[in-house]
Amino acid sequence: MRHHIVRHAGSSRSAVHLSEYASRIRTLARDVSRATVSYAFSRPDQLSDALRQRIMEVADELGYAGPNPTARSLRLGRAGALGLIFSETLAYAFADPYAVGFFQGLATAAEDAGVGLLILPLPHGDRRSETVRDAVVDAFCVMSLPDGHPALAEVFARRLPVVVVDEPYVPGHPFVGIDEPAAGAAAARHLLELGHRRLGVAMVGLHEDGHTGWSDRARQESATFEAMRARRGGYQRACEEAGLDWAGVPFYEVARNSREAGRKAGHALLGREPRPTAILTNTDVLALGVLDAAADLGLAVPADLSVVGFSDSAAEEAGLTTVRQAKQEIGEKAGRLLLSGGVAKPERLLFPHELIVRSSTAPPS
Amino acid sequence: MRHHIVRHAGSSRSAVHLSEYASRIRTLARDVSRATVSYAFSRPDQLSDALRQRIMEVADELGYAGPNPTARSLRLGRAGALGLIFSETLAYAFADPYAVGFFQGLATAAEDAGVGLLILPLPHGDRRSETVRDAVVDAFCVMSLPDGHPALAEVFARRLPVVVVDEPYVPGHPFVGIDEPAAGAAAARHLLELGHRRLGVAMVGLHEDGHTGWSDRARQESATFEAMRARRGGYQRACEEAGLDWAGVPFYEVARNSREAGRKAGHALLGREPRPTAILTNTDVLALGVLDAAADLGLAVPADLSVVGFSDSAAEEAGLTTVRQAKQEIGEKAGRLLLSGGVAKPERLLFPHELIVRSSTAPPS
DNA sequence: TTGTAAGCGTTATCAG
DNA sequence: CTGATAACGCTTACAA
Repeated sequence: MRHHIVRHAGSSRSAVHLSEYASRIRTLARDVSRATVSYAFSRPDQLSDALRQRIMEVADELGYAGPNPTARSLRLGRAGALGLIFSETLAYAFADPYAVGFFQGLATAAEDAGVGLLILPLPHGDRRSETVRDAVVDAFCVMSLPDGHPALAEVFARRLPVVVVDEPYVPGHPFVGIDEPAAGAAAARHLLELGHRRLGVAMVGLHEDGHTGWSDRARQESATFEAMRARRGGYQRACEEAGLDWAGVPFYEVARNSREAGRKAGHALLGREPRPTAILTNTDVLALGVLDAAADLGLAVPADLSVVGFSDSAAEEAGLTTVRQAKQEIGEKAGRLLLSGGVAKPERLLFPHELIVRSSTAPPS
Repeated sequence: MRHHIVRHAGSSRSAVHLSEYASRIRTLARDVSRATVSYAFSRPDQLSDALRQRIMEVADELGYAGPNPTARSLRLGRAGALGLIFSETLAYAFADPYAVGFFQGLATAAEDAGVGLLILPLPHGDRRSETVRDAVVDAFCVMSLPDGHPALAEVFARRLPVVVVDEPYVPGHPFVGIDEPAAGAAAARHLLELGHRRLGVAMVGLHEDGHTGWSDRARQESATFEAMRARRGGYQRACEEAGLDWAGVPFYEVARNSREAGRKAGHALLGREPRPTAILTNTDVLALGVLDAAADLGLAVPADLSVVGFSDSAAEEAGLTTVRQAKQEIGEKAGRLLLSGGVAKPERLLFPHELIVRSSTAPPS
């Protein structure tokens, strides 16, 4: 139980020759063999205490940092890490409550298995990513990639266990997510059953082109993010089942999942004539922004306007009606699939969703 | 630009012999040499297109996944990853807005450098951590570890570049954080200057013993988390400079940084006779909980009670007065120090803090 | 207990 | 442009 200060002081004698630290196990093996030194570190019970002691002393003296993890990894054939790939900038990912919830679950699984979580940046622009190719990991978890994103091919090329979360579903490969059409429909149906007939929709994450503005049918249906596309399909289906013409539902698309973007969408939608009595959003953050817009306009929620979010990731405080998505469980499950002996039979696991009704929705007045 | 589906289909012919994928570059080197194959992958411009093409074909046919990243790492002497060590459970870390803000900054730096961010779990219980020893990384960022935590020694033992963030400061090693005593004093002074004389304090993250309850002077001063200890010292100094006896300031300590814990602390403090007119907390989340407690008791904020948070990580929405800590910048700086050519001269970098006055503080009435 | 030797899969060097 | 050879640093039968 050496304290770092002590250790630091202890080796300060040779601190002048910083570059001369012994790095090879070989160097320690002066009057013993390489194998013995290896045992001293990795299998202490395979040699006498005295010898081990002596070896450790020499190690300290020479400034040996212990067995090189990379070499060890190579030899042992395991990396001790789980790779996580995400379509967005990492900074963006960490700002998204849903993603963070998912990370929590995944991290829990990694933690339990004693492996690290290697978060891999995916150069967003044109620059080719060597990240996936070079990642020292035992498996990959891919989250929320747009259809045909090159990183997906790169991941599969590594021939390691892979689990895809949320999107895109690749038949024959493990997948964890929710039943998007059903979840979307549940959100829409809730409003329809309350009696709303003038709906508006605000969605983020459909396309990668950074477009913010009205979205026509063609754009909606050609969204490159499968899960969001499917969720929207659920909205539409519920409307049509209720006899509502989807063509009459104003649809606003934003490029970033931020409160500000939600507010902008809210203003656009609420500026329509006739004004919608209810707005569907595909994230809680967006919904919060819509609430801001309503406040700006002096509209009372839910009296004048009903708002539904999605994911239950930032909804509780604001009393937002939303569809709960078991984000933590999804992350944890994905992790366990990857870490507990690999992915046996490719499954398409759909976690349950749940409509949570709070105070942001009510019948139209 | 092969799509994964195509590639998958393409190799399905040999999908029966899953275990027979070629894994060594050697196997591809049938009528060419190993070096040539290596070049085909890592230095495409060093050989004819035709040959490269042929090699790639053979690779595809044999199911060769490309150069083994671990072996590559070993040979090249670089891991392509930055290790991050955090004292808490990962799930807990991701739930903490300050930590997440810091992660964002660090991740941005990692992203720019094209390296991954390896988040290392630190078994919280007794179980020894092999995580640090085995991590395949080029450098370590250590965040918020309690004094003398064994992981710190393990990190230094790796003899890789290390930057410590927030705590504990190790003289002679790079450090990034804020001037805690000054920041704490600024928060307290704000209340004192408003005219408050009956203060209460709620803090989290002082000790690791899970204690929730009143905290006496001895406990306060022996806190094992240096930054929080220093921050508290700032509170005390400001009070004493204002002629307030610190012994008369009720001090409540909680074990978890949650809104619920803050509410509990709030109730404890507000139940005192005479009731404090202002409460200092060392996180925004805690402060939010104190606001909840005030609401429970029907106290108006700031009329009946002033509350100050810390970090400006969850304060804006609630109109909370707080001390802004440049969490993103801190993370980014730590990352850049580690990634841009290592850490030259050990520095102790203190980022500026800033008192942000919002609507949760006012003179006592 | 300890030592020997054969890999793990790559890339750099340096000759052709 | 290609090919042999020597590292990179470690682990682990197997033999002593």
